[in-house]
Amino acid sequence: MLERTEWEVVLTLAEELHFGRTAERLHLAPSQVSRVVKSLERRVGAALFVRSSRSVALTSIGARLVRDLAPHVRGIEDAVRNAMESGRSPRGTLRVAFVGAAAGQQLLKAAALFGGRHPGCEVRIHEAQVHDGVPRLLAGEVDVLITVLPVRGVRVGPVLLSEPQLLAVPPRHPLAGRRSVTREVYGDHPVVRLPDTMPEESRLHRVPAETPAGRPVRRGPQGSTFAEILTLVASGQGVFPVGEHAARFYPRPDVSYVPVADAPPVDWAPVWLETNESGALRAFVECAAETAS
Amino acid sequence: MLERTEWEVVLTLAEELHFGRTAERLHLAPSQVSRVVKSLERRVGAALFVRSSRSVALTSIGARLVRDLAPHVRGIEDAVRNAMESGRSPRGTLRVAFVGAAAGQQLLKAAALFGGRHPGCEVRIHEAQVHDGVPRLLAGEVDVLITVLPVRGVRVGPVLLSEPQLLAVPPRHPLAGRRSVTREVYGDHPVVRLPDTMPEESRLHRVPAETPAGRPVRRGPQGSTFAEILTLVASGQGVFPVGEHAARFYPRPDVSYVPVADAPPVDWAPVWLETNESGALRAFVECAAETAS
DNA sequence: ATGTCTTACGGAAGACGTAATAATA
DNA sequence: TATTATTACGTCTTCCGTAAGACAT
Repeated sequence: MLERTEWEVVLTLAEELHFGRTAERLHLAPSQVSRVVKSLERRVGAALFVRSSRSVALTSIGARLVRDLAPHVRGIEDAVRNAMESGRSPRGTLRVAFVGAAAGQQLLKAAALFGGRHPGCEVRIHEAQVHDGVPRLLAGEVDVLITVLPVRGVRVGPVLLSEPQLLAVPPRHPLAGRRSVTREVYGDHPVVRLPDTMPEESRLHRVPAETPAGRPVRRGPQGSTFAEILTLVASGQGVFPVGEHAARFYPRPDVSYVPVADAPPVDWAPVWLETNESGALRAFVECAAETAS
Repeated sequence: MLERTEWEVVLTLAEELHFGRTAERLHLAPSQVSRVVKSLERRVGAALFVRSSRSVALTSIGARLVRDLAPHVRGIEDAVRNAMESGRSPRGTLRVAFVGAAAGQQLLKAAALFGGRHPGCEVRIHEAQVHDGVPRLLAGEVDVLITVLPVRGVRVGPVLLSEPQLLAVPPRHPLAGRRSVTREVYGDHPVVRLPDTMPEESRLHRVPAETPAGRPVRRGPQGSTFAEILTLVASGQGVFPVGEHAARFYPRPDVSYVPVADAPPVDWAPVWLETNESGALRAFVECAAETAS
């Protein structure tokens, strides 16, 4: 409808009322200004400026057009400028959630570094539970989630913490005295199930459907928060593989931990939706990576 | 800042979420849509859309940009559309003034024709006096003025009425009995002066500074309305050259009219400021020309 | 295998500057 | 005569369609 050059020329010429100065301000040759104005006038079907070699004046139609155009042009410029700032520099507020105490500690360090580095951007911290971390991310309630990998359908940042797996068992459980176990024991003892609001891939990574030998894993009761899972373990309803930090962050007299020799490490990383990427988000992930190393 | 194609593509793609359909709606090839989006994203410094070959989605930054952009783009389109309509088709209200009864009659006929032809446009009629017709036009109080030529610095429409000059004199004046007079008599009898708010050129056209023989014209008192001028004539303070119609429109027992043989005809025409030209104005002048012929 | 976005390439349209011209005071 | 807007002309950018490629379902 209206080319960029056209409104630039019209608005500038309406201010300057002089083709030469208008051209200068727009880094154009005066002839170009003349052509652009004339072409627009032909398209509009009315003169916007009355000009002789000695004077330039707005017509009433031109004046009206300028009056109507100016605020909207400013509005567009603001919108683009705003998008540019959101994309580049950290601004506004960033909502970050974590699942579990270890992630919380990582997050606090990252937030401290970020806060010092980008005072113009507020970080709002939320604690999520095992069952609602990913759903809240997908729902757009939070921008970044620090959680256990793998997570599908999201962008994944660098691993902040990688720890060996321990099996949580009741203190008097047959496995409690062992130096270490293998995942083969999942065929003999029921394993507490993760909430099914978690993606299946994530759950299977922690607790496979079959033991290494091919026997089916025995399914225990389902828990939806970490505390709930530990309580189920303590009450003898199942065992559950956790990251090493749990032994330090959740020391309970009614739960013992035994290394799982053949389980992959538990990796913690920030994840986010590609659609929510922004300058602030990128900067935060960078801070998290720095504090982790 | 933002090219026309860019916002067209961004807004359309945000609606369609499909490059092919977007291209179709904008009469472009899909490749062009892709290039435009990518180029804008590079300039903004952030992704506006997340896309695979199977799906297209707005990022939060893109969504914000679209939300901020849309109303202003509509505003610009409206502004241009409005200017186009003002330039082409008669719209809104047109303020027309006339000086003198003959012009008034012409105007009424023109307004009637115009009103029937362009019902969407209102014509507001004003009566102006000899002294304030042109000033009111210049001040922007009226859009068109039907008055006596010549008028400088304005656009002049076709002559609607051309009539011989008569000299208004008191009935008992030495010239009152003559078959006709020449402008030479202006050297012998004071001539009522037109108001000096009228452009000098206009006044000199009616009453030159010198007689044909080169004698100075005798300056009588100044009148600012036509009725005032006739009253000055009637009271014997001067003579005054008028158009032929005055004998019919202003018949007074105390004023007689004698043809002025060597005076140019009095021409009546619509005049207007070039800065106020519009579709309505052009249409009105056309109607006036038609009713005159 | 199909539908869809992206990249490479080449041609054509149009934007632009220079210089000459016209118009005004 | 000096200043300024406009037109003519040639160049060069960049816009854009075609076709091939990449990718996901």
